[in-house]
Amino acid sequence: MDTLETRELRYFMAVAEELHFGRAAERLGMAQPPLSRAIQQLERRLGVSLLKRNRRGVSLTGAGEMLLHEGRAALDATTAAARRTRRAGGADSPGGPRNRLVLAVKAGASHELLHKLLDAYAAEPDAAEIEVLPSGTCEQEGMLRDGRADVALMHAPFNSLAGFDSEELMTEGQIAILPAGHPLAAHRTLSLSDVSDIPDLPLARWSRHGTYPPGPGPEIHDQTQLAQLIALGRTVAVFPDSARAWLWAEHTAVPLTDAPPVVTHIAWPAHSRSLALAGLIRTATRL
Amino acid sequence: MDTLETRELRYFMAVAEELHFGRAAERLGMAQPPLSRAIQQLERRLGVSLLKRNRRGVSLTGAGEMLLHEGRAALDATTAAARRTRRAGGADSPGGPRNRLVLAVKAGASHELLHKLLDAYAAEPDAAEIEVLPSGTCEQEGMLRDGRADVALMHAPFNSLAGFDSEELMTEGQIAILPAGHPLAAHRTLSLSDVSDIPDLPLARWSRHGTYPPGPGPEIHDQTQLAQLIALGRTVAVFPDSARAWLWAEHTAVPLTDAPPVVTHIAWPAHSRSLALAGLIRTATRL
DNA sequence: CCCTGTCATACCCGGTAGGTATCACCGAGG
DNA sequence: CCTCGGTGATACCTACCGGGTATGACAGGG
Repeated sequence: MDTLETRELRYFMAVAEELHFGRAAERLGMAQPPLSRAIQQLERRLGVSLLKRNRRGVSLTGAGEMLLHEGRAALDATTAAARRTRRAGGADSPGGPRNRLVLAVKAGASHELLHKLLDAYAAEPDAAEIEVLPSGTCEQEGMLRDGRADVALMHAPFNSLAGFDSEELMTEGQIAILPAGHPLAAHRTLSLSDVSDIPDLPLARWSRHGTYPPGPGPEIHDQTQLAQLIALGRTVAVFPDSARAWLWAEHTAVPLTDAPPVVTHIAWPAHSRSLALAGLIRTATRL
Repeated sequence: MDTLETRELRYFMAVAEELHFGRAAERLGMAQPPLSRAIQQLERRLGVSLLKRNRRGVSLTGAGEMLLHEGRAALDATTAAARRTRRAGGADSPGGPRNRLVLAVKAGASHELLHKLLDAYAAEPDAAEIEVLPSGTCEQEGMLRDGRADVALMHAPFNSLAGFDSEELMTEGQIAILPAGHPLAAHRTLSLSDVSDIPDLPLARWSRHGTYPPGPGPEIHDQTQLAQLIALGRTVAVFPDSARAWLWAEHTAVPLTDAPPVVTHIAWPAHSRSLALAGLIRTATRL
């Protein structure tokens, strides 16, 4: 049959990501032989070869790449189904837990907008409870996809809105955040090229899923770290205007003339049919 | 665990749609008791009640409704993963089957556009093979979602583009298609109200998933049926301009002044990463 | 040439998915 | 009021298969 069980998908994803049966089995908490057998059965059932077993490791075939991408989406959708179902549980028992929405926001971003949104929505009649879930760098997309969140504030062009429904909420320019004493801090405006190649102030490198892009700048995974490094005169950063909310006394913000504008959207899974969500979106677009 | 196996999802969907354990079990090709037990286990594992077992049948709880919607998306995503993986199978073996894209189109719609697109794309260097899959009324969305198709031509506002990436290709007006001898056929233009309430020509009702909306008009599930009924003077229909391509001698087309314009898009799953698809989209937008 | 690291094979065991038989319950009729 | 039909739940059994351990085959590197 063409059924493709969740367990098989999980197994294949582990092998496809590790490209090593032993490590994949360890990650799955099982022994290597049953994993090998499961993958073979999967290949037989699909009638397709997924992995090339070279001596010295494993590599993906074209079909394997396809299953890696499509399977990720499928696994996310199933865990999303489980999470959202659990969250909806008991909401219809009278006096039970209130209908609740999880809103993912990039930690520290759009503080003022978020505040206004929450206040305005709480004032609505029969507003649901909103749980604000601060997310790491650009993690809102994954959170919507795998059901950890029901709705998110996203920032184009940093987040991709592909696959979600969304409404535009706000557009803002970007600023360079410099140490207060730095010569460039005296300028009224700057351009991206001014700040991208300052010898004594290399741009910080943000953690993306635990890895860092190459470059000379310091490694960062937290806004406070970054703020401190700027204050110490070690680096410079580029942020949307609303970042002024958390600047320190030792920081100076200078508008960037040629940085792309940042557009904040409210986004949600395209197939959502929740009344509470509709209310929140309506509130947001009216702000 | 929070794993949620595909099999459990399939079982629950059957029960949730039939609202009857016996019929659901029959549809699944199994006996009723194991199905009952499987649903109970699912409820225990999720820690949520999904179904209200009233005497005389079954009904969904709030959590059940949630799992019905989210589970449909999850099941579609897994079958899409299986289908697309199978289709990609062997594409990397040299001399093996060519890379192939399945393009879903509403049967009979946008004939000229489709023709131009296929011709232009076939002329591209290293074009993939395109399989054209004619779909029923508004079924392209489902076909993209469950992997029967890789890309589709969709027609706003009839198809919803929610959850897909898309590019606009063409905008056209709509026409009323009347029996040639009918008095209204003599007009140069008409408005929607002119054709919506003609006593002797009730608007046809199209099949949506096997059911028909209520109303006086004849029941239709096929364009040829409709064309014949119009030619016989039994009904009238509203179509995009490009429907002129298949008009009969006994038909008269009259432009509608106030009908919403129909926008044809090319649409594809938001997470697609296929080179062949990218080429097709590039060709389409350049037409 | 052996040793190491890799994935595949052989074999065994226990959990569980599925089947059959039956129960418990309620609504509808006579 | 009792019975009968139709619902989902329970009890029990069996067989399959998912998972474990032990081992094999095979290639590279010291």
